[in-house]
Amino acid sequence: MQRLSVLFPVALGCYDYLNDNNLKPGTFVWAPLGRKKCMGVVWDKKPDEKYPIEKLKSIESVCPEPPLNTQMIRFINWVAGYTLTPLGAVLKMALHPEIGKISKKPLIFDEPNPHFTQIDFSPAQQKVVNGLFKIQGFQVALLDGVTGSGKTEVYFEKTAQVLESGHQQILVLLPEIILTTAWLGRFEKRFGVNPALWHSSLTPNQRRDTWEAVRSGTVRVVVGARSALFLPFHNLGLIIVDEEHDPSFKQEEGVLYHARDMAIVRAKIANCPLILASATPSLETYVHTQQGDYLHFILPERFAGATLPDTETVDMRQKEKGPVQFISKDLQIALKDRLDKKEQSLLFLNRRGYAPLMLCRQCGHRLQCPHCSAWLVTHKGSHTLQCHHCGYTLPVPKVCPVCQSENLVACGPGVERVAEETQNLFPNARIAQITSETLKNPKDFEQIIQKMDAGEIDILVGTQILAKGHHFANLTLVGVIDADMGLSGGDLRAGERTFQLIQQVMGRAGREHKKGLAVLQSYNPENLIIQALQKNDRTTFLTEEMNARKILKMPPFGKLASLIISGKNQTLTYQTVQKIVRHAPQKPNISVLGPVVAPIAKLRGKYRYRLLVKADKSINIQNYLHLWMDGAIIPPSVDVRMDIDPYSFF
DNA sequence: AGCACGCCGACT
DNA sequence: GTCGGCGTGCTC
Repeated sequence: MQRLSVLFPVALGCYDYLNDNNLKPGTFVWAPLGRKKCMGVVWDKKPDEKYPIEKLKSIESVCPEPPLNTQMIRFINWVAGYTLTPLGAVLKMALHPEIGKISKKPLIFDEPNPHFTQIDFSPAQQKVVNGLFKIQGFQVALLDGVTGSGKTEVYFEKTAQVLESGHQQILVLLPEIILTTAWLGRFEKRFGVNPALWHSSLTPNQRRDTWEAVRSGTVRVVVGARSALFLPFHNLGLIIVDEEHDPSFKQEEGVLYHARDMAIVRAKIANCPLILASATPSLETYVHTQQGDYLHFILPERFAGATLPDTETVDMRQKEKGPVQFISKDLQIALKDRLDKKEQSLLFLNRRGYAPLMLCRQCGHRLQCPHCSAWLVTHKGSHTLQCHHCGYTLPVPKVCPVCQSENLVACGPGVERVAEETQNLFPNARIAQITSETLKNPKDFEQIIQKMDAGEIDILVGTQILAKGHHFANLTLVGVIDADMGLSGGDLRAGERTFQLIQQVMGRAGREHKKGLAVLQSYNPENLIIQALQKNDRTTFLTEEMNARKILKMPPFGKLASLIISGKNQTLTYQTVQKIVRHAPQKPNISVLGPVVAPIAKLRGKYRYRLLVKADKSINIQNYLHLWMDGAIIPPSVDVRMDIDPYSFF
């Protein structure tokens, strides 16, 4: 009898089993686990010979499925180790629930044709294409070009090269799969067929068939959200991470990982090139290009002679007289001008709903979520108050729940309110709203695109979902309602995120021959970020931000890990936090900051505290956290989450 | 993650 | 008296 290590797709580590003969790592097996029989994978881990043999159970049967390949096993091991997640939780992301079941009517995946169309590139674009062609084996390249410079078509050429050269597969990661309709259109135009898709709303059948086809190698190109990184590629030859700066690549639930960073590891294991594409590269990526770790390809111009929009900043401090208006006189003039010229405008505000706070004028009561420390947001469309953190919803009350007065007022702007104000200012304008609620599936977005293209919408009002959007030929004005909004809060990446987001939104204006204008409304126009946006000066912004982080030894010049300690019992949770802090090992070049009450002190009924571990770049922060947590006694009702390279600080 | 065990309050 | 809520502990 042989001892074997088996890993199951549940949040556990490996367990050892007995079997008549040895099985190679990656083999799928059925084995008893607790009171159930589960499918697991033989893992490349030495069994624990000290574990008493009489306690071992036997492997029930060997599954006929082709085994998981060595690259996948290495990748899963790496991700689990880096993110401090149980191995089985990572394996779960790499499998699908239908594994082992046979498809009755498998999907047919079309073979993309690298010669389907020939594209005429500008000399600058051709130079980048040639540069990408030369990359063989593992190498990271940043494809850095302003919005509308043709990045997609350029990396399609590299895709074509890999398609042509044999049986290698290509993975393209996109941040928001709901907005990929336009991207898919471009792919089809270039390669004649649609690529395979991978995202969370696939049906079980689509999921199984796509997974199987990726494993067998019949699928050549997969486009997906971050989870596509865990597909069992047979022969991965190229990874592309489009919009690499996008914060949604960071998974904030379950296994906390950054898809862009994990893609780099995946490419390294597969020994294939990785292209990071962005008009507003992340500071991490930019620093790597400065240090010479990554190749840096620049596409400096908008395609077909289109130019970047002019920018105008409106100082909102001067405009506070009279009744509250969220759209300044300057922006109103610009909007009227576009309406007269039959051109389209976009108003951007990164806040859903009508108003972020409902207040009683009589007694001062603020309507708050019973489960979270957050105000309830008024939604006029659905006549509800909603908590944007936990989803708690109630009908808009007629009277104050405390003093029963009818003096309830909605404070501050949301997209709905901006749309309302715009409609009042321009009664004849045709206005549409876009938020994550109004865009439930790709069809909704297609409809908006069609209406925009047909000229049936004059003004589009929406949240950040617009930033990644689409090429609207007749859109020539972008108004940013509250350019400072993302800057408050003292978050490490607040400045970077705001710069990227607003730069992306501004890039929606004037994508063809008509000149665009961006109007930034700000209460803080002296701010460096607003200034950099105004002057379209990315280099100054990146240099300043880089220097600031260098001095503070913040990422990418230092390492961060965040600990969120939460529990329903506030006293017990806080006692646990204090105990954890007291047991923090003292090490040179590592500091533990906190504890502090988390910015959202209560979330879904749980009280939350935060610790921040800041370490020198040379430190293995995972080892430190292991050392720390291995000795910690944490009550089961208190949850400790470790977030390596945190992006969200609430 | 499941699942069972066991302790406590609520209800027929 | 039994039902079921959820806090706790275990899975080779």
